[in-house]
Order: sequence, then structure tokens, then C-alpha cells
Amino acid sequence: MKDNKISMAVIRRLPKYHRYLSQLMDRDINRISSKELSKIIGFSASQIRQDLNNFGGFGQQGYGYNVEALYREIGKILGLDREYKTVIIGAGNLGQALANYTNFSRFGYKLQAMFDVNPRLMGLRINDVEVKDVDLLGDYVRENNIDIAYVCTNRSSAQQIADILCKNGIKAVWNFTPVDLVLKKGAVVENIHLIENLFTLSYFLKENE
Amino acid sequence: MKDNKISMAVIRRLPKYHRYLSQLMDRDINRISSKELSKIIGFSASQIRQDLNNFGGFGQQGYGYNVEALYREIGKILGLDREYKTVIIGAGNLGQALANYTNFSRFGYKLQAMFDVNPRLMGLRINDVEVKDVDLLGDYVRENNIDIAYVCTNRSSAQQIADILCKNGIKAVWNFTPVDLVLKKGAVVENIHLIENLFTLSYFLKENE
DNA sequence: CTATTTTTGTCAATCTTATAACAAAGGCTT
DNA sequence: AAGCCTTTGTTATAAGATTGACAAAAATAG
Repeated sequence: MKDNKISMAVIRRLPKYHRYLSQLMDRDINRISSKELSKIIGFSASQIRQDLNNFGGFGQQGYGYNVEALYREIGKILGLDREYKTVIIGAGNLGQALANYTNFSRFGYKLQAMFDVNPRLMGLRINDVEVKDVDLLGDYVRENNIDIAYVCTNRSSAQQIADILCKNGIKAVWNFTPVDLVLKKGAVVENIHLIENLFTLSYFLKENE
Repeated sequence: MKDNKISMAVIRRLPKYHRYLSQLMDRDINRISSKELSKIIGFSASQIRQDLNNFGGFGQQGYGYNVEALYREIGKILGLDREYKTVIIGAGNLGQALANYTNFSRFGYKLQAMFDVNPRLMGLRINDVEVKDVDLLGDYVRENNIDIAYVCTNRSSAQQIADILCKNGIKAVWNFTPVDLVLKKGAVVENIHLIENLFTLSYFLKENE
């Protein structure tokens, strides 16, 4: 497996490969060519071969790719071969929705605790996880070696929460607030900017008319 | 305003311009150069100028861009100069979270109704919007000329819902399920694939170590 | 009113990403 | 077992996106 600088475009396609391979496994298909995969996933066969070849030759000429092996390899590349301790900050509807997603846990993202400012939510248990006072966040993250924090607060407290997280050694932040968080060098971030996605949707709606 | 084929990369940056311009307006700044904007938004000044120039020369040499005018122009490009009738399918935590977002309504996305299969949720009012039986979805969409549907169902019913929506003239689908929906030609789709975003986050986490 | 500074719009160059082409490897058929 | 067919890995080519450079326009300063 060569490791020299995979392009962003490739990385962002990997989860989709992973998902489609999982589907193939469900259908008990254990072999697939780039051409067949192209048909169902919508990327060109050439692109698929080139993408996968970034990580070493998983395929075999005249045969194609072994679905299960490829699925596992891509999982490994994405870091799904280990567990992550996660917390949710903001126990509103969105935070609760994320807490209830069984899928995340299935792939190794283990929710340890939730935090909120609202005293009425504290002590509540959602999907067997307790909502704690956000004042305890920093200590909790540090003492429990939390890997990933899902930030579902409102816009105004997001950066302040991010600062607390970074100060206490968070490794990754999943940001659901409409703010571009500034993090320390040790931490990475991915954003779900809902409103931006909705705006592009209405752009395409107009274009399509 | 030239209209000949704007690239996808540009489109996806527009909402971010819109957001930062809004911030500038809040701070009563009514003029900005590409260089200054570059510093706060993080795109290169050259890219900013080229992006904006796709839609016609909004700037003025020696002066820069008028913040409010530019904000309004980008809003217009994104289709924010009109209202959209929306529905939510799936009134679980996520559906409820979306129903409670005041931001969407502020930008013209007006929630008309919610739908669910669960009889216990029917009749419930969330943020003043009623949860209806999903069996009524098709008729409702057609009769009320719904523009956009937010699909927050589980994976297994998503495509079936999409078919109903298309058959009844939906124009856009905002898809929160981990499925790639197949739509009729008249409809556009944007996906929020949470798990894919989370996977890339753990990839970056590993890379960053 | 003139000179200087700022800053855009735009063209050219570079860098990145995607597609096409094809030799080499290996499976499959008869 | 021989020959044909499939399919990869990889290189070459094309397309797309970003950055750099600079003339022309307009503001600002003196």
C-alpha cells in the first residue's frame, strides 16, 4: 500500500465505494469488475481502477476485485478498523437524532456522553447515554480520552466549545453549526453545513427548470 | 450576468460567500476587496475575483465590492429571491430537528407539512406544522405544489418515497438517507450522507496523527 | 488637477483531476 | 492445452480548477 499523498477527491469517494461494496455483500456477490461497479456506482470504470490503485493493486487481471477484501481494505483506509470514543455537545433535536443513529456505533463510533447548557435536559438518558452539564465537558474529554466531538450547539457557542475541546486534546470535530471553527493544529474538522447544502439545492432547482 | 455554464466548484462556494458577506453586514462593513475577503474566508483573492466574475462584474477597480449588493446578487443566483414550499417526510428526531430550524424559514424555505408512517406521531404539531399520514403525501404534494421535500425516513423506504414525490411533481429532494435516490428528470437532489462525512473525518484523524 | 495607490477583470500558466488507451496478466472455453 | 476473452494497472492525453501576473479603471492623496 503506497502512502504518498492521496488526493482529496479520491478520499471523498472512498465512503461511497465502501457503501456500494457493502450492498454487494448483502446480495452475496463476491466478485466485481470495475466495469460492473461503474454501472451501479456511477463513476467511470477508469476512475475506479485509478482510485483503487492509489492504495495498491487489490484487483486481479481477468477477474476483477474481491468484494469482501476490497470492502475491508477501504474500511481500513478510512480508519474503521478501530473504535472511536465520541461525545455530543448540544442535546437538542439534532444531538438526539445523532445519539439515536445505531449505524455510527456499528462502525466503531462509540458515544460516551452528551452535554448541554439546558438544566432541564441534564440527567436525561438518550439511547442509554447521559446528558451532562456542559461545564464538565473539558474535564470529561481529557480524562476519558475522547477522540471525536459532534458539535450540535447553536452558532454563538460553537467556537467557545471548540476551544474547550482543543484545549483538552480532542482529535476530531464534527461540526453541525453554520460556523467555520478554528481549531488547534492537532485536531481535524468536517463540517455539515446544512444551509449551504440547501442553498445549492435551490440553485440546481432553478437551473433545472 | 452571463449564464454560460458555471462550474460545480464555483456553485458550492457561493453559499460560503453569502454567509461571510452576511457577517460583514452585521458588522456594518459595506465595502470589501477580494484581498480582505480572502483573509477572512480563506479562498485566494484571485479565486474570489474569478468566481464572482462568472456572474458579471460586481466589483469596481480601486474600490472593491459593495457588500450588500454582492450579498443580494449571490442570494439571487442561489434562488433566495423567492419562496419555496417544503415538506418533511419522516418525523423522527432528525425530521423534528429540521422542522425546528428557524433559519430555513428565514431564507424563504417554508415548511407546509410533515409526514410519517408511525400512527403515534400523526396529528402532532412541531413548530406549528402538523404531522400527517404518509399515505396522504402524494396528493398533498401535487395539490399544494410543493417545491422541496426533505427525506428523513429510514433507508428502506427512501426510494419508494422518492418515487411518490416525483410522480406528484416534486422539484427538489433533500436526501438525508444513506441511499442514492433515483429521480425523474424534472427533479434535482442534494444529499446529506452523514456516515460518509464521518468516515472521511476518521480518515483525516488518522492522517493527522 | 496630477500623481500615486488600490483593486478589479482577465489572460496565461500551473496544478489537479478525469478519461482514454493499451500492454500484460490471468481466467475461461473448447 | 491452446487460444480467446476479460480485466487490471499504468501511462498518456484531455479537461477542469486554481493561482499568478498585469493592464486598465477608478479611488485617494497631495
